[in-house]
Amino acid sequence: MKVITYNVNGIRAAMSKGLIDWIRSEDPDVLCLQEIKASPDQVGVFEFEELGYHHYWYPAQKKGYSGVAIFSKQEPKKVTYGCGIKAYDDEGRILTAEFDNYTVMSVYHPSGSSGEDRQAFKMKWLSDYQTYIEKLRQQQPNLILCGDFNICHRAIDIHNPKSNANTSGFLPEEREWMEGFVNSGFIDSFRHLNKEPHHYSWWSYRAGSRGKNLGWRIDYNMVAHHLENKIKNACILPQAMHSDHCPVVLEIE
DNA sequence: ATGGCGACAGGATGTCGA
Repeated sequence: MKVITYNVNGIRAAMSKGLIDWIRSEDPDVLCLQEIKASPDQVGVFEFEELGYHHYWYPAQKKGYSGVAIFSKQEPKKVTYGCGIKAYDDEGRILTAEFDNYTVMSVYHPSGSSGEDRQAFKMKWLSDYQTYIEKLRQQQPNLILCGDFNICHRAIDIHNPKSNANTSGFLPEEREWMEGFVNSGFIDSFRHLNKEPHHYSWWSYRAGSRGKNLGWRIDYNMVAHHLENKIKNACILPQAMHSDHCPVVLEIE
């Protein structure tokens, strides 16, 4: 099964840049999208149906903001919208699809970069997310969490760790959360198979950062630890240019 | 420390992102 997570930074903008052809060529079994910034009625969903996908959308209440989606070749046994906490679910950040062998979540963790209030919201979210996952895994242990975590785990995951030591997304408390989250029972599938530096999944639009590969690795496919020997491949696709993020691929048995 | 770019809502600029 080929799973791809992709923060598309507006699915309409991404579609205008060739997203459909890219999906056709990559042919994922499950595609987890974040920051769709649209509801399905604003999008030509037939284009996804023509490619053979079932499609599930969880837009935010606020137009043009946030929102996640899952496209899958196989019809899920069950789809769950959100986590049951209104403040989070209003922002369209969690969508979970249960299949025969795996449960796949598309998740968009909040950014804390717009101010103290949102950083506090993000830290609370992280704590509540951990709790939610602890409960979910008891029912559905074969979890694959795909999405934009908005955290670089380690110095190897960011181009300039020193100058970003006090920047949201690389704060000590965020990295500590990530360490605890992974240690609670998940494998960062990309890092599991790729130990070398300079692999990123997001670049600022500004100052030609992408051309210089000055980026951050904040998009992850987290696989439940007991599934380790099922992981076949993990890579990022920095050549895909529909967004300020790039897709991250997981191939699992 | 700040700005830098881009998507989007709404119909000029403001918000948000990392």
